[in-house]
Amino acid sequence: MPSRIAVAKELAEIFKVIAHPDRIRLIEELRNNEMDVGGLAKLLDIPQTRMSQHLAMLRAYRLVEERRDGRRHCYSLAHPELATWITSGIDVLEARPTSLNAEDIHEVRELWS
Amino acid sequence: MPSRIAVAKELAEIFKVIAHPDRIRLIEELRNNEMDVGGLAKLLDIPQTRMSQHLAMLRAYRLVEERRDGRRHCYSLAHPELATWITSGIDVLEARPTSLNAEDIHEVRELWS
DNA sequence: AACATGTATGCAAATATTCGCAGATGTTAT
DNA sequence: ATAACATCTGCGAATATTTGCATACATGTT
Repeated sequence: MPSRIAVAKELAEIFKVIAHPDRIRLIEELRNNEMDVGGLAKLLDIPQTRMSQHLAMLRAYRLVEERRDGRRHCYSLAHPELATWITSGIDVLEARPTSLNAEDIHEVRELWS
Repeated sequence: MPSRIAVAKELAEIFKVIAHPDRIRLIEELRNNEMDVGGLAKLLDIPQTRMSQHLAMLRAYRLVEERRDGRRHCYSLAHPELATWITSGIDVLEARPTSLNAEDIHEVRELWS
């Protein structure tokens, strides 16, 4: 298989893994801190079991790392540049007409940096 | 809705639009040239009707622009930085253990820049 | 040991995406 | 007008993703 096709396929997979609102937020929450599953679930206001599923997926693709502390499982980004790369996608998003208003984008850019 | 959630949702949508091997390759092919539907379809070796569907999606999200020239529809990137941003995702991809080998990644990085 | 706590996993239903095919639309040539 | 060409659209079947729920697992506490 020509390398272009292989790389495009792999990239598409990564994009798919990231392409979920919960997972994007979760990655951004991990930008600076490590956090346990329950904490993340509460932060995003989703059931713990769903958070676990998201984390399992990110773990499978080695985008996050797990550290056990007693009965808590603490997660952190395997490569913090990941969060940076995602936020830089906001620029692409901003360059298009969008349903979001400029203040929202600005506010989040502050929060996620 | 808190702005973080709105932005994450919007970002996830964009990620989803991009998260397809054909669409990633097609965007990279448009990096420097504008091209018509048939040309792109032949390049990626997929049926023209499928290429049309991909392009309709990218068009709906205003990631590409259409210019008509006689009976041909020529497409180009609405924001060429899009291609750059995608390729910079290769760095994330490279930082993880992957099924791809380093030469493939290197070769594509050359091709797509 | 029994129990509580924090996470993970398996499975099925709901939902969304992908893809091929058949037909519609618009353009140029004869 | 008819034909040929380039592309688009609608729709259904195959496939993949998301989600909730029930339950299993591991660790710490009593």
